[in-house]
Amino acid sequence: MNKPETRIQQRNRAAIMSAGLEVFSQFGLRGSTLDQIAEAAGLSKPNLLYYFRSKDAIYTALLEKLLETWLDPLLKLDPQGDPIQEVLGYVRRKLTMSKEYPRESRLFANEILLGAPHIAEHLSKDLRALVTEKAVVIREWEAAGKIAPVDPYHLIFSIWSTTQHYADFDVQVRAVLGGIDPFDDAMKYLDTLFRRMLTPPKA
Amino acid sequence: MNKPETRIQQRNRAAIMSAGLEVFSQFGLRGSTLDQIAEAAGLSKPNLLYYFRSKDAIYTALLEKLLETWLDPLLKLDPQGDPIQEVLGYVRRKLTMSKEYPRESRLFANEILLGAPHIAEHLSKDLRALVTEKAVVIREWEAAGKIAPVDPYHLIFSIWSTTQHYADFDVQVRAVLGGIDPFDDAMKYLDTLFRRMLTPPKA
DNA sequence: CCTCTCTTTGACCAGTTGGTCAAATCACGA
DNA sequence: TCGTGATTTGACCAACTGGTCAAAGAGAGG
Repeated sequence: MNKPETRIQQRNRAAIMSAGLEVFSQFGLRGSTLDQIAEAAGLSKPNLLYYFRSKDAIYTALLEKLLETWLDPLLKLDPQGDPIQEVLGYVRRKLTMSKEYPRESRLFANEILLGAPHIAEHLSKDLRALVTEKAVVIREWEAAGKIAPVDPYHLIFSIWSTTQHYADFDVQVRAVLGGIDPFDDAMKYLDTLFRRMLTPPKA
Repeated sequence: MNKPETRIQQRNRAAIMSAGLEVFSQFGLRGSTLDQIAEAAGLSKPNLLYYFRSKDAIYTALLEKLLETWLDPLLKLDPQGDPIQEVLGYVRRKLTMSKEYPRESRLFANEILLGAPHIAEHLSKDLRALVTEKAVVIREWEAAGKIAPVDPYHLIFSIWSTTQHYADFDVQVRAVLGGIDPFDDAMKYLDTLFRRMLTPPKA
């Protein structure tokens, strides 16, 4: 039986997760040190290891918590809503997440890029199940003539990639644009992109 | 004055670059060791350092060589060609590169993700100049009514992100699709996506 | 066959890093 | 106030890693 967490445990675990996010998202798993995380968390290194078994444990805990947050916007895609508005709303939510939670996006991207060794299972279970479910919804919308014909899986991939790009490749985007904040224009562009993609041709 | 390279130098430098690509793209800069690269190259560790000053030097050399290859498809965007075909051709070339050179794509992605500390300058010079130049071309196509109104910078970003996604996030894509090769469907999907985006509305 | 340069390597080193541990300190309910 | 379990830490360690170096080993031209 798990004992309930004390207040101190809650506070310190949260501080460690927060510090871990900050550090891991900047330097990756191998590029980050326990000392860095400890300092960011305001704790000593052995103290970190009192709360988490190992560096990997911090990283894995972070990823798993993150995955939920990451799936949430897709989960909210409502089969009952207006199809195009639902998809565009999803795009908007994802882009907003890139803007407001770039560290989370980068941490996740880094993990996938390196082969997702810590969350491979989650991807082929939870993520796959969720996407498959939503793909069915999109296919129904298409069959009902509410949206133009489209491969639902690749539609979702393209939403992920275009929106997350503004978090993961932020330096590149800003280098190209010369420092201008990209998000307003990105929002307009992506809205147009997916609107044109999905609007059914006039009969 | 630089002396010309001997055959042995050419062979070994090439072997090191190749090994470096293999290893760095799998584990990132910090996650890779000289021993790994040495073994992959079939050389001893001190021998590596006879050809390259440091681990960083191998990595940087790799990135710089890579950047050229990476810019090349965009360079080939022909202002004289048919606008929509030119863009779709660019998309096709980029997706093909993701399929055939995933290691290069991942290495590059990893560098950008971690803040591009080794190539920041290249991004804000070479890359920025090239994109700006092509953005002008796209604006002219738009002004001539050859393509629908579109933000040229974000158009390019969306081409990068959607195509590179299939290399960088390969594990995730395959986890979702259950192992089916994604590239054929991706090609069709992206062709449709950008065709619908760019086809001007009938007057 | 000699020699000069290029190439290769075994042995080594110092700094870093993840992780341990015993002892000290703290928090809180009785 | 006291006792007990939770919390914190200084000191330490073994493994790893990037990098050095002196010396040995090839290769090619004379």
